[in-house]
Amino acid sequence: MSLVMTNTQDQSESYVCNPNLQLRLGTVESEQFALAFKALSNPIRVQILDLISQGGGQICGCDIERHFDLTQPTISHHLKVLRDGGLITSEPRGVWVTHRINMGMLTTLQGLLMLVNNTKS
Amino acid sequence: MSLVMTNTQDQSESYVCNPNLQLRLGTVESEQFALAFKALSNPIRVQILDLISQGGGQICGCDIERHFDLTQPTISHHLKVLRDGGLITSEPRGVWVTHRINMGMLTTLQGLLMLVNNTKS
DNA sequence: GCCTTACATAGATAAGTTTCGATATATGCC
DNA sequence: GGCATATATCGAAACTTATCTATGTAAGGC
Repeated sequence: MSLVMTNTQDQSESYVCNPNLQLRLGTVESEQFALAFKALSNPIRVQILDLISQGGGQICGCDIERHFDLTQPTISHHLKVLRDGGLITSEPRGVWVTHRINMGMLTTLQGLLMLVNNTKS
Repeated sequence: MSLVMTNTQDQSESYVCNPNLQLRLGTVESEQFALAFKALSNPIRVQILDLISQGGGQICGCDIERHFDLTQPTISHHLKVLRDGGLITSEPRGVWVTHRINMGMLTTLQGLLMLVNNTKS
């Protein structure tokens, strides 16, 4: 890439270094990605997701609380953020609620990272 | 998984549904992941990353600003968040600053997603 | 040296996040 | 029905984030 202006025809309007860029992700799409990544934007939630992924697909809240120095409402909040971000699903099972990884969402996020990592040089 | 208590020896101390879970990610490690995901936790930044990935590895700020209805300082702030999260690098080139994807970080994030997506059923 | 352009920084404000203690809900056991 | 346990919700405090306007900095062209 050169940093010289490439679309000389349009010089009076605005400088453009690289006029070929297009937004490939729409507003709604990028908002959904952002919501999912927001769920992963906290170290506790990253660790919670790691625990859930080890639980044979399912673990209950008390299994999570043991590992952190946080109160039960705080863990409950983090689980809700993960749920709202689409990263896990939760299902009542009597007194407990079991949580499992939403593999489809994880695969979707991997797809986005691969898209932006596919840098042409 | 059964929700019946599995470590009956330890019943008086605390209920444990799934006693085999271990935190595989340390505090420092999960904080670094969280910082990188935080950089992706905003729809504008997801779109900026998409643009940068199309720029042949390098584009300048003016190429980004054109696509959004935001002021220059706001775009500058978002680029800094992406830089601090390790997702892009930025290099002065005369009057411009070029930005490029940090492929190593993207690969690392893909690795974490694969780890937690590798759910045993 | 001076002007223009690209980018960064500072300071303000409005909105969102994290965490807590207190309380509500709902399930299962006696 | 009454109690214990697991989880959710509420409301508040402290902190962080997104955005703006105004201003600073630094490079290149004349």
